[in-house]
Amino acid sequence: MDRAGLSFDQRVQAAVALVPRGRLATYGQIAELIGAYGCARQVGWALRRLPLPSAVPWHRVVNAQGRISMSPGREGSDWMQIELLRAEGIPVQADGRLPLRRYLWSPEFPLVDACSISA
DNA sequence: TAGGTGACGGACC
DNA sequence: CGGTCCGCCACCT
Repeated sequence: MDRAGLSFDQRVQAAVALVPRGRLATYGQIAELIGAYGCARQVGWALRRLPLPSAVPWHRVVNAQGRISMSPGREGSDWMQIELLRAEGIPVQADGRLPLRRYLWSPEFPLVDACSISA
């Protein structure tokens, strides 16, 4: 639990929810976004715990190599991920590879907030 | 408690 | 581009 009372899983879900339809994010990117730099692996575990189907766009999270993380342990959710991404217009090859550079999402932070002190 | 296993990532060859 | 190694850390024996 963090100061806002959110568990690690909840923070991951909140971050993933920010990824727009038709765009992609990496596990490491989500980790960094929630202040857990270097904890990409745990992000994977958090998504593994996600009950499906889910309103959280978990399918938009792929690995930094630009491929769907395929694994028997996912019991088919990896293949489901390929279908969901294709449905959003992202070309995914049969082996899980995809053009990450073209669809990678970049979180937008306000350059100046309303309370900043200006000179 | 120690050791193996990942929905990872980056360095190297 | 592909294959290996290693650091990482939560889970599960």
